[in-house]
Amino acid sequence: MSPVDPENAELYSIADLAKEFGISTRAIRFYESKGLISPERLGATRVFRRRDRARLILILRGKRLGFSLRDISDYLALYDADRGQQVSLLAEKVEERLELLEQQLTDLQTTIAELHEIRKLARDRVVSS
Amino acid sequence: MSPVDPENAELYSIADLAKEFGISTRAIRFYESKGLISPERLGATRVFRRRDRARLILILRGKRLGFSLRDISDYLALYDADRGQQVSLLAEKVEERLELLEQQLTDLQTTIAELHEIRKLARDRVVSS
DNA sequence: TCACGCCTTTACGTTAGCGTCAAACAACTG
DNA sequence: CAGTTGTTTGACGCTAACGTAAAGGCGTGA
Repeated sequence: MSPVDPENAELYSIADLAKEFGISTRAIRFYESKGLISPERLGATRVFRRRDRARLILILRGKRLGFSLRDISDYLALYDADRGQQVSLLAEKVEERLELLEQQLTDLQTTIAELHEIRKLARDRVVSS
Repeated sequence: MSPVDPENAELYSIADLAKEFGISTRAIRFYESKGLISPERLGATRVFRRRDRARLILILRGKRLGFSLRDISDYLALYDADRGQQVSLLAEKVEERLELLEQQLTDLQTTIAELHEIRKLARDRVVSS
């Protein structure tokens, strides 16, 4: 049995999350060492709540987008800056990031269009052969 | 003077391209060592043509999208597979890559939407304060 | 001729993001 | 009580993608 009480659906062990997201426990500990998540402790054992799980989802999405953990950390900071930060600074950071993402969106759409074109060419070749 | 004759606008030195794209000559040599580009030689000196320059643009776009050089290499292979490859294999690879890119597109749109939301929240806070 | 600027190759250094033991502890199970 | 399973903290290893000298060749201009 998991060291975390399964009667409480809000709690996850490190192995639970690793399995759910198809990553290693080592990776999760590494993210914690970098300050991306900070699960509670039950003695020495990590205990993850919904918040940690949600952050993990954001982390993995960031990775799919090719961001470094450093970038993801910055993004998470924006994300949970509901209160506690200088709003002006926050807005600035958000704007910066949005510009990068929109550049990336353009790149992505161009690339997808090109692949569609390549696919089309390939099909034409099949037909005419 | 550049070792490449400037009268011929089709030719670029390694420094020309490095400067134009804001990368190091080391990076360009590294890409060649990985087979992503293969400029001609004039003696020992690299001579880049339009094709090499075009490839470099694709490489840099791939990097902005967070792809590894290995991935970019695969992508380039699709790109110049106008002829010379098994069409069926080509189509398969294209399809694979398109799926990844469309996942990435979804991630990206979600992230952008979230940042817009955060920006909105921040603005509301300013107004109500 | 000699310094300069740009080119080359070789090679070691560096950072990120984990993988992979190792050693030790805690709880359950037969 | 021994064994299995899951946890912890080190600590060393590894690949990618270059950075950074070091040492030398080639052509030009004073």
